[in-house]
Amino acid sequence: MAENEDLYAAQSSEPDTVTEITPKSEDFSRWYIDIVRRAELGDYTPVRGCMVIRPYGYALWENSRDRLDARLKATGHQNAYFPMFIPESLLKKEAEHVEGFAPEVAWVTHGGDEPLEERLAVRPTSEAIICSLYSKWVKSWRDLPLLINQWANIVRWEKVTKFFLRTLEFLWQEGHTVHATEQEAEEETLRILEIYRDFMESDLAIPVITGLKSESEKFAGALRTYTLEAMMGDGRALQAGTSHNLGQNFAKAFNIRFEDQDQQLKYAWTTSWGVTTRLMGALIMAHGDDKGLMLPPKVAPYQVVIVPIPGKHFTESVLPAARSLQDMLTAEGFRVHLDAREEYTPGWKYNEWELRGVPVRAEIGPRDVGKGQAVLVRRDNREKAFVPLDQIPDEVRALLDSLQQSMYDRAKQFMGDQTRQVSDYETFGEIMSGPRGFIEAGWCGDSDCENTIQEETRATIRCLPSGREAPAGSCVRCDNPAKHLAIFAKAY
RNA sequence: CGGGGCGUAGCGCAGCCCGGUAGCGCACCUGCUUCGGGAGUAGGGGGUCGCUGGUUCAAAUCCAGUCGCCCCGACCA
Repeated sequence: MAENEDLYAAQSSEPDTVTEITPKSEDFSRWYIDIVRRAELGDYTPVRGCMVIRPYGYALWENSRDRLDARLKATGHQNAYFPMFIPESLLKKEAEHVEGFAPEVAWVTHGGDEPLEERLAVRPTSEAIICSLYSKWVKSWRDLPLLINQWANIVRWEKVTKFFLRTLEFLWQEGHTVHATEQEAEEETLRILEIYRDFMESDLAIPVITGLKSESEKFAGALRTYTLEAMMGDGRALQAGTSHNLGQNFAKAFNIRFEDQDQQLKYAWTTSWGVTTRLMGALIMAHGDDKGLMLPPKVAPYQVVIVPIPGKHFTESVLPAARSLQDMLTAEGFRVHLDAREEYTPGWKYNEWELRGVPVRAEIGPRDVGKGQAVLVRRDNREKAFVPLDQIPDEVRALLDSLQQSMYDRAKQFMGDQTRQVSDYETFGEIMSGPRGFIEAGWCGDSDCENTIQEETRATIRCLPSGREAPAGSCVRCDNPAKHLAIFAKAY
């Protein structure tokens, strides 16, 4: 092995700098934008606030989407597609709902040159259009539960935008379900929350805190909103998904009624829930480093990139060996890319694919061909391993598993390190103006107190975490007793 | 939407103050030599200076407006 290390130009002792990317520590926001563009995840467009998701970024979204979609189908949900236009009168049926979304609705007022009799909202979310149809489809208790999901685009006229995190148009899934009882609706809301949590942690390797939103943060028109909060590399919180128990609010507004087994006509209970392309931003900000992206193996567009090393007998021996390695790994079910471009040097390719976050790199050169082996290098710590060809699939599998786990562990450790228990308001303020992160503190439950904290510290209540008791003593800001344990943070 | 900053080649920037032939680095194209951690060399291509209007013999440069992007807020997935 020592011989190998000498022969194969050891791991670089150079600092991990990529000239095209601003260091994370220097300017986190710039670092983020640099990665999105340089890794070709997305780009600006001629349309304000609207991004293009480029093929590499879209592949990442597709892989994520497919894995979540499988979980939703496995729990009895079916996909459908509803119109993107919502007549104004329909949107106005649920008062809180329209009030919450009105400021950011895009309106269609003309068809060609003809003014419309009633203007159409471009959906900012689909409760209104979907519930209007559910009122036709739900007649009997036998029709319930109704479990439908749609993958769609959404438009919200945001004032300030940021790649993936907040764009005028974005992609998401939105589930809309109807149930016979309050309990069944609550069970569904929590079932989805758990599906999201498992998806975030198992697939995206991003640990989350789940819990209830405060009244002021809950979805417009909901009874209650559950959320998943993740921590980004700069100590700010990102709402990664929400699951709403809508109670009977929408059923009453849209007249979704069914005749129950006791022959009584009853209003149904509904839920809605969604996650968006924002999660691609979360992947960048939770895992990336100064070398660029670091993608969890389960959703990475390429799990393995093969870099053949040119030499004297490149086309006769090394390239065929690289192709054969590609075929072998593809046959084993891995997502593999062979970078056989001759205009770039191996060193350039190493940096390039690290920037793009590929979990495992396989190098194969003249010396490897002679020895019947390849060099495997993992993205996170760049450890090299010299592996005989017949053991490569097993070794790749092990590396991907290990990487998936260690990425989660690292993010979990970071979130833990950046979470602080605070009981006095002065310390609260110092943390929020300094290192940020999550603060666990007692809260009296009063929204005025919540608003004051936000005005004074910029921190909001991200959630009231599930299964956690209120701490003894008073609210972190006022003298009233703490009713809840709350997670505070500055949020995206 | 309020405060601040920035728009010049694909990216990063200089030139602007003091108006007069649009430049640099990287990237890109071609040849040759290279290739195990961002190769060397010799050639080469690419920009009506965000947009609109004004001042002027003459505008990247001065003036006005407008659009976009970034940061800090308000709002939000």
